[in-house]
Amino acid sequence: MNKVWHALADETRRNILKLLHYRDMTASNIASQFSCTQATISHHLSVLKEAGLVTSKKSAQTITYSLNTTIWQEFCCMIANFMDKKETKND
Amino acid sequence: MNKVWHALADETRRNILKLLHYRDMTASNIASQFSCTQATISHHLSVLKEAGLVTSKKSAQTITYSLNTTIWQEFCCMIANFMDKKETKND
DNA sequence: ATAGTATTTAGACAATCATCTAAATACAAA
DNA sequence: TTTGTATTTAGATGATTGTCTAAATACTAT
Repeated sequence: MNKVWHALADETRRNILKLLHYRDMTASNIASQFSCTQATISHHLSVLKEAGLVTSKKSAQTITYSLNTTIWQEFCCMIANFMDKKETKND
Repeated sequence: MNKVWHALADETRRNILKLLHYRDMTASNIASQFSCTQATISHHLSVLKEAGLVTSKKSAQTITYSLNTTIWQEFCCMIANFMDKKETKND
């Protein structure tokens, strides 16, 4: 969960996740919603992917990103129980 | 909530919060649970305090830190609704 | 092949961060 | 006042981060 916490610490990355909650989007489509360069968004997407929060699927020229709802749910559960368990490697 | 997200991104700070959930603790008492210096813990405590996640109370020589359960609850609620609202300045 | 589109990677840079040691502050007790 | 304890602050350092530009990769279409 350390990578998830780190990925979520950045506001741009949190906003990317919110976009992906509504619908899957291509990298350039995501980038168009922000004021930074496509290279920067590409980097943010790789951080999110490393953390398992998004998945990607290549088709022809475009790469489509999706929210990994499973990991997000796991994070939410972990938060909900955060104070009520002994610390584990997952938190 | 930006400061809260940032404060929680660090594992040591998350572990401090877990300790404080069980009971209030003095700075040196907290520091004794970790392998870094007291100065480092003092810095982490100031970050947590800046984010509103802990409060402190001075009495004689010692400073006692407590978990601010209100802010923690707010964070939990925000997480629970994270995907279900338009983005706000609180997220 | 050549040109164009979509995306990532490489390399650089300034800013921020976690951590340390050493010094400063605040208070209590002798 | 001097000594000791609790804690923070100052200043430094190396690591990490977010961002950029420019180049590379991958694929399509002409």
